Amino acid sequence: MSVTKLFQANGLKTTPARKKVYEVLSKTQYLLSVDELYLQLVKLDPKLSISTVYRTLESFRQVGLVEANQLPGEAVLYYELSHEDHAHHLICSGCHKVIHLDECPLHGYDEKIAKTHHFTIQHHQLDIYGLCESCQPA
Amino acid sequence: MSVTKLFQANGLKTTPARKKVYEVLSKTQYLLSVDELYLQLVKLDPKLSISTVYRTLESFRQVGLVEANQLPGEAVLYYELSHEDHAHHLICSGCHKVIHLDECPLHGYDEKIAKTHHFTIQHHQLDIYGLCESCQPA
DNA sequence: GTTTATTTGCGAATGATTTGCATTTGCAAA
DNA sequence: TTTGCAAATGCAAATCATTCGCAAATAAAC
Repeated sequence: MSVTKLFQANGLKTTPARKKVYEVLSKTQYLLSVDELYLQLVKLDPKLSISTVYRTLESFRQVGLVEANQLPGEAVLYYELSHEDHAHHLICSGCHKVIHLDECPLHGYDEKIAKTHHFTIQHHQLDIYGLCESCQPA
Repeated sequence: MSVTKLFQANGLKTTPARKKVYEVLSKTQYLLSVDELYLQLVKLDPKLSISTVYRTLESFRQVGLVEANQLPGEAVLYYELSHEDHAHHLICSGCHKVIHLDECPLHGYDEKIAKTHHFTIQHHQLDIYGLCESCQPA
């Protein structure tokens, strides 16, 4: 599906800014902060405004095109294109590379826990932090 | 152990501000934002400054007395007294009540995953979000 | 092409957190 | 008990990421 069709399908107008944001996001398998993303984007379009980046990411997020994550200890949000739902990650503390796990290690164990605590589960979050192969000390 | 001894053991001077922050935190089993915490504290001491609250929480955090958590979709940090290490939580989206799990549902499964991805684990984070009994619709 | 609602750029506003600095205060040593 | 000093505090100003207002630009429907 072309980017234009993808945007149309989500009720978003196709604009140069949105195309570029999507392009950069789809090229990287790392989590990107708005600043890091903006840094890439001004290379493609020096007069792109950072508020447009914020607004674009929020539009994308609203229709489910991107996900926002917080890394522990950091105040800013990190963005990536959405993958299949319910993904868990290995996240490199060094370079913010993300490895997506295709399996949920909980396997419904969360529901068992919830039942014993009279809790209605909405969702859960599991992320594993560490160093990827390239970031490990030699 | 008295609060004074606890502070001493962590290299912190005992001050009225710190005693009050600790007191409020130890009385609540909910996650507290700085604002919520400050609201409680000014009742005990109307001239307590909010910067002192920030600085106190940061001191406590540095020595491991408190933990800071981010809730999904919220920018601010939520604080609680530290419990045994490696705790996972049920967190109520309604009232921010926290139920501590005494068991790690991963059981070393994370290490297996890490090995297959050549990843050195530093830590992992698992939180389950939902509604506690009192916050569930009737 | 014309029209209209949406998007953008810009700069100013916001809100949480941090910082500088003068003052106060724990507390260790005298 | 008093003294000296490093650490802690209050206050206001600074900072930083993010949001907002508004006028100009521009998709895309007609």
